Amino acid sequence: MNGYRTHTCGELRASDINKEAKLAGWIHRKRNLGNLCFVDLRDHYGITQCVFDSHSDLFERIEAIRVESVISISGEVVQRESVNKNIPTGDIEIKVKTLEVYSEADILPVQVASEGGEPEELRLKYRFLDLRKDRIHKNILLRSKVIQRSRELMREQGFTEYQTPILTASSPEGARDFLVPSRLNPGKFYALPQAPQQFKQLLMVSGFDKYFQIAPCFRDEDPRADRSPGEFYQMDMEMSFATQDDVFAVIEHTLGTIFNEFANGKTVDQAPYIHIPFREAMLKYGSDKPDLRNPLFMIDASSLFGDSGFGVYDSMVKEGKVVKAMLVKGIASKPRSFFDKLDGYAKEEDMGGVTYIAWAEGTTKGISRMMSAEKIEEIKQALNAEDGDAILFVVGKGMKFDKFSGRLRNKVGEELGLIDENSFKMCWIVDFPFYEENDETGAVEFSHNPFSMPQGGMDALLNKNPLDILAYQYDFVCNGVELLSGAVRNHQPEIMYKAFEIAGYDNSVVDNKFGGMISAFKFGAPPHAGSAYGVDRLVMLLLDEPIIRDVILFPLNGKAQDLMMQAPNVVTQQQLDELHIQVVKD
RNA sequence: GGGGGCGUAGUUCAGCUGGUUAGAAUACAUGCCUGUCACGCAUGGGGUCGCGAGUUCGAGCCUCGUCGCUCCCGCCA
Repeated sequence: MNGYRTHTCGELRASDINKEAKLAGWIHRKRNLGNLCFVDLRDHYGITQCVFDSHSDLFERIEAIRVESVISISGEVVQRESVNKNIPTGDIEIKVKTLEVYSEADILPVQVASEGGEPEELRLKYRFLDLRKDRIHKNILLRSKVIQRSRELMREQGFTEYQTPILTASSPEGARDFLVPSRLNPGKFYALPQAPQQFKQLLMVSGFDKYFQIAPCFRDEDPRADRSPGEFYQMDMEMSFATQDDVFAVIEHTLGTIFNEFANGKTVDQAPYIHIPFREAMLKYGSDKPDLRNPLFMIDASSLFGDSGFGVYDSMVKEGKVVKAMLVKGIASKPRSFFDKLDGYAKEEDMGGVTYIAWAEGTTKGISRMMSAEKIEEIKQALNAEDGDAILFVVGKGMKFDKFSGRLRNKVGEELGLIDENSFKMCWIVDFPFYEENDETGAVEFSHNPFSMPQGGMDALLNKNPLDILAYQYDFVCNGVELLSGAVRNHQPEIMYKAFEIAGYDNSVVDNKFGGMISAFKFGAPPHAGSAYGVDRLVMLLLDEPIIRDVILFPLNGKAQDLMMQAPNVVTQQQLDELHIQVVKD
């Protein structure tokens, strides 16, 4: 121990009574009783109560210093007259004999000792105060532990961590890049990596086999509550001579272990996790990231309509639209307003409406009025409905309709309190379509990324309808959060050229945009696959934090500004001149 | 780029149908208090009601504009 302290503020116990101790830290709280002053001294490790007596000449000095000042005190560890069971050091206190003041605190713009709801702007401007708060402090520590455990688990499975460049080339697909001007190359720019995607694939071509990296990724897109602007971290991994199942096994071990170790009392789904094909997920859950804590799901009930007697649906089904039916147990006795509210929600979303049949006390309610007894019974059988249940119906077609049905499922699940908040429910979403149709132009476009391998390879590209081709592309979803994305990569230049050709790009475009990688694939590339999970989102999930900024040390605000460091900011004319940059005013 | 919500003391908030001197808690300052642990009690300072215009005898409150924050859609291969 050095001269500042002999113990930390979380360390002393009843067994230390009668010892001399010196502690250093921040004044967390001060309770001045006039002739007796209690100081809660706080450091990274905990809080210890220190007592100043008015007989001491230190009394006036401690009275005068504000909370959050940094001091050290020394004195005898003594038994408390009344113990505090709420803190680990609550059996003892220190009778202060010496006091040193290292740094006096001004009047605080945010209060550290209480968990107040200060505005983001203030919290971010004084982030160093915000980070002193117990909750945020603990969040950051857990984040560190999760990252450390990720590293350990990957290493245990034979993976090696490598560093890939931060200054790299702008990539034409995907998110907007952050650009960095090149001083030595006037008029040219680096880009910060959106992900180490091409580098990790090049590592496979370079023979490194099992790669991982806790990788910073940069994307210049608008933020969300669960999406920090600018930068975020991924646990990025890639492996050679590997299939989709090999990646799943590694991730299920890594993420599965982390969830089990950090679940904090919640129940955790155990691997292997279920696989849900993309199209099934869109039909059943109306989402490619279904929250499986919600027991509700939908089925395609179109075949029950056409001659049902409910004319609107009958004719819409004949036009090729899809009727989705969702069985909800035990809500038949809900008032009319419950169903009307859902219907109103659908109309707000410009999605027609929500209809229902409810079996309540020997009668049926809803659109059953227009149907024969046989039809009503047929529907009841088809969905395994029982008396007291209701079936909700929506009708429509396409991706927008599917997504709406998913929001409806979430809404009903939330309103009825069906979601088990104390569990982690996982699944793999697999078999994403390789291409999709652009809603406006009708053009065929890559639906995820152009680097994944089409299922069926070249044969599928040559012989199948592009919109029917599936990719070896997968997501890992937990509680409705897309935690991970990955793919078996396309390592064959011919298939790459063909895949781009179908999307309307000729070979020169591929050579130009992905020159480094495509040329590498011409010199012996192993089949490879990988994935990456979002570290920030993983920590958010484990901590049940709805705001991503609360799991990041120094986050940017919604306008991608650092209010504490005042970034971004103007630079000198000389700096601009060196970079050959001219700022144009609007 | 589009939509919703919010903006009142350092901070968190209240403020009735538009009505006279805008309140509370906390923080801050001063005083009292020897067993508190969100210590207590008393006193005090602290306000461009985001900003600008309009309606009105009168605006924190209504209208319009504007700025800021925040959430959502777009976007995020």
